[in-house]
This record gives sequence, structure tokens and C-alpha cells, in this order.
Amino acid sequence: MSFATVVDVLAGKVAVGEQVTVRGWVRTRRDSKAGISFINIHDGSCFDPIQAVVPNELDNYESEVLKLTTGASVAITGTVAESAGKGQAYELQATKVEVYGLVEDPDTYPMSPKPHSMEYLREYAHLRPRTNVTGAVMRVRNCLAQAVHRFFHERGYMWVSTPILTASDAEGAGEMFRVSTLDMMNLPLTEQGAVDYSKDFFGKESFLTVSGQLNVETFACALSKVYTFGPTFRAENSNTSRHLAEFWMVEPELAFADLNDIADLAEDMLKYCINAVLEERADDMAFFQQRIDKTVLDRLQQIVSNKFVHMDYSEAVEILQNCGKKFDYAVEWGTDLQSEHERYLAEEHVGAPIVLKNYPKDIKAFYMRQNDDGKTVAAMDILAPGIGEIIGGSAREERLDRLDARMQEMGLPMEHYSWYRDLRRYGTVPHAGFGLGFERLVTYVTGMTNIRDVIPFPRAPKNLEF
RNA sequence: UCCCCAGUAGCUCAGUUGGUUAGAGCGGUGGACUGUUAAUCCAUGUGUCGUUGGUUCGAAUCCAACCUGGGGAGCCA
Repeated sequence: MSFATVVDVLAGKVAVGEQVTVRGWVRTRRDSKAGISFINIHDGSCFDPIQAVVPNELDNYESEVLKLTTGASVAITGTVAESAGKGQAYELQATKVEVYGLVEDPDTYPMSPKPHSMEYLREYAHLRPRTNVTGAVMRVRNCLAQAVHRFFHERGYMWVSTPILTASDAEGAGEMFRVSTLDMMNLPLTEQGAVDYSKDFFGKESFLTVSGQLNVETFACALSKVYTFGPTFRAENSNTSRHLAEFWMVEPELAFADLNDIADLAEDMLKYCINAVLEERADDMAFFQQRIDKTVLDRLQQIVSNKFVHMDYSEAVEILQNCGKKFDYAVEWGTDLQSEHERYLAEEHVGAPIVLKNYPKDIKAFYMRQNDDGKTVAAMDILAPGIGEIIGGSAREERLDRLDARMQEMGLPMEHYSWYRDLRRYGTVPHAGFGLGFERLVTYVTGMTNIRDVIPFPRAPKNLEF
């Protein structure tokens, strides 16, 4: 007996007439008094389920087959046949139905075969992978993740696993989650009455990382082309459809590179990943196009076939000031752009992803390379229509005197960054990198509206189930 | 964290100028029919009306606080 996945059978990889066993979960069962039941089985290998045609002559037809409901798990053995019905090229003429597990109360099985709201599905994060929408999201997510690794691998980048536990706030990127093994009911105190972290596990304060960037920079300054791809954590009290407390970030870092190099790298990477999804997950994308976002395929096609628009921050400010549109917040050189401004630029002015470059230094992080004008830094954001900032990057300040000056201006504790400063003291090189919020990419590519629906188990303020 | 909105059956929602027995569709179940596929047709049930407190003769309905969710904002990726 040989086993086959649903995708292999539906794709015709199993010859007609051959006997195989398919294992999975029941999506629907329809009975015909002509003496057969149609059972649709999904196993996650592709969007479509396979139809098994089950004759009532089977021994367990009455006792088990007729008890199969949505969610039951089965192994169905049968002969692959060209389907007599519409809707699928191949089906399984069942000769044996083995039941792993029935659904104990079909009436209250949470994933009933009907449309559910995304909010409802979120409450069943352990069962929602069985739904069309979550299954499709996770296949696309996987496709994107694999494409990220492939993209960098093909270009000679090395994947560096940067640490999750850290001592320093990398860039003031956000509030950090504290990690501690101290007894919270009985905290050791210093003579001054502060918590004595020298008694803690690491002998000092420790946190979950907010970014792998500073760590990965050290490897860029030795291995030249590197990236990190892993989870990051922000303890911000952000309650939006675009933020998570735990999310994955792709952060390439490239030595001997400037801002334009990584802007191009970012554009190439996005196009590569989107092309991968269009090629490998056409079935899932057809579903998103039909049920989730009627514009998603057009949008993705446009991205892969057009050059991104580059624009300096200063130019964007001028455009916003002269566009004649009324904004809730005034646009002024030197302030950060508001969501409404970013949305206008990406959605109305350009209608495609836009690369904004050379921001005022005062609204950006300390490590960003200072431009010769004395006012701006070599930073860039890529803004995507419908979702806003999807990528943020910069050239890094490689000149020690400039870096120190900036850190002093911003009041950063120099001693925490000694190793970071060493990179500038010993054989410094120009380098640049960016960060891509992976879930934002998945959101954008699928057309989903809430980022909590594109990660298996979303973590957000007041939300840590499962 | 701020502003706005919502929370009633397994799910999606209607209802309520405070008043006996709380409504529909879908799902489930039973039946009919059918190479069906969001099947169709007939029958059928279901409720701490988010939680706690208050006002009242009486609260699902009014008020307050809280919890949870949604939309927007801020922070960012």
C-alpha cells in the first residue's frame, strides 16, 4: 500500500488506476441514495480537497462512513480515477475507509462548514489551520519564507542566527520584554533599594530582542553579505491591525554598500518573493483574489513588473504640501510623516510601492549614516499601498567620530555599545541594511486585513492564548 | 495609550420608547432527492442576552465600571 498527498493525486502524479491511500480531514460529506457518498478530504498540501467516492457496500459504511462530519480524520484507500463530476480532474474510488477520529459533537465543532468571521477564527487558533483561509495563508507564508532564504542564498548571503536574548536596547526600536528568573514576590534589592539584577540569571538586566540588526552588523563586517531572519519582540501597547508583540523580521546587512544598494536589494527581494508566490501558490492566490481582496493579483502583478518609485523625503514633503489635499496633520519638513501622508503617497500619488529616502536625522535612529547636508541621514522606508511601511533601512554610520557625536547628542550610554563601536575602530567599512516585517509582507501578499491572521499564534497586548 | 463602535442560539445577526412565553438565516440532526461538490427540498432544536454593580415594583433593554473584539490614531516592522 502506498500513501499519497492530496496535491499529488490532484496534480495527476499518481497514475489513473493506481491504488493509494490518502490521509486527512473531512471537509464535507454528501450522500447519494444511488449508493455512494462523496467525501472531500484535505491534508493541507494544497488548497483543494480531494473527493473520495465511497460506495455503500463497504463494511463500515453504516457504522462509520455515515458518521463522518466536517473535521473527522480518515485514511481512505482507493483507486485514482478521472472524475465523472465537475470540479476536479481526479478523484478517489474508495475501497476502504479507515477512521482515525470522529468529531464528538458536530453541532458544536467550532469549524463548521460555513463562513466564519476572522475574529471568531482567531479564538480558535488551534483549529483554524483547518479552514480554507488559514490553510491558504500558511502555505503562502511558508512560500514567502522559503523564497526569502532562497533569494539570499542564491546571492551569496549567509543566514546568521542572531540572539533572541539580549542585554541592550538595540536602537530604541521599542519597549522591550524583560526576561528574568528572579522571584517576583521576593526581589533582591541593592542598598539603594533598586532591584539587584546582579542576582538575576545573566547577572544583569536582560530582554527579548527588538531587532537582530546590531548583532548582524558584526557579521556583515566580516562575512560581507549576511541576513538574519527570526522572531523579534516589542512590548509596545499597539492595538492595530498592523502590529504584533511577537513578529518575524528579515534583516539583511551588506558590507561595502550604500543606501541605493540596499534599496535595490529590497526591491529585488520583494519582487523575487512575490514571483515565487505567484508561481507556486496560484491555487491559494486565486482564493484570496476571489474571497479576500479582489485587487490582490493585479496589485502583485504591478509590483513585479514596475520599477519602484524613489523619492527624497524633502520632495515628498513638497508634494504633500502642494497636493491640495486636506490632512488632519500638517506636513512640515523635519517631522515624521503620518499614516495619512504615507498612504496618500503610496496609494494616490504613486499607486505603487514607493521608496522614501534621506529623512531628517532627528527623527531617525542613532546608527544611521549622516549625509553631507548635515540635516539628513541615509535612511529609507518602503511604503506599500494599503499597509504602509513594510521595510525600513539605512546606511550605517561607519565613521567613529560621527557615530560617537550622534550617540552623545541622543544621550545613549556609550558603554553599552562598546562592541558596536569596535566595528568602527577596527577596519571599519561602509555598510547598509534593512528590516522587513515578515508578517506585513504576508498581509500584503495575501490581501488579508489583519496581521493577526497571518501568523500561526498571534501575540498582542492582552492576548496570549494557546 | 487615546477616540469611535460592538458584545443576544454552535456561527452571523435582528429585536428592545424597561413589562408575561426571546426571533431569523446558516450550521447540526432526521427524512426526501441527487455523480454530488457553498448541493437542493421538507422537518427539527437550541439561549447565565459579555462580566460586576447600580437605578427600578420589574433590566437583555437605562446608568457606571471592567473585560473582550472591531475601525481609526500614536508607536513602529
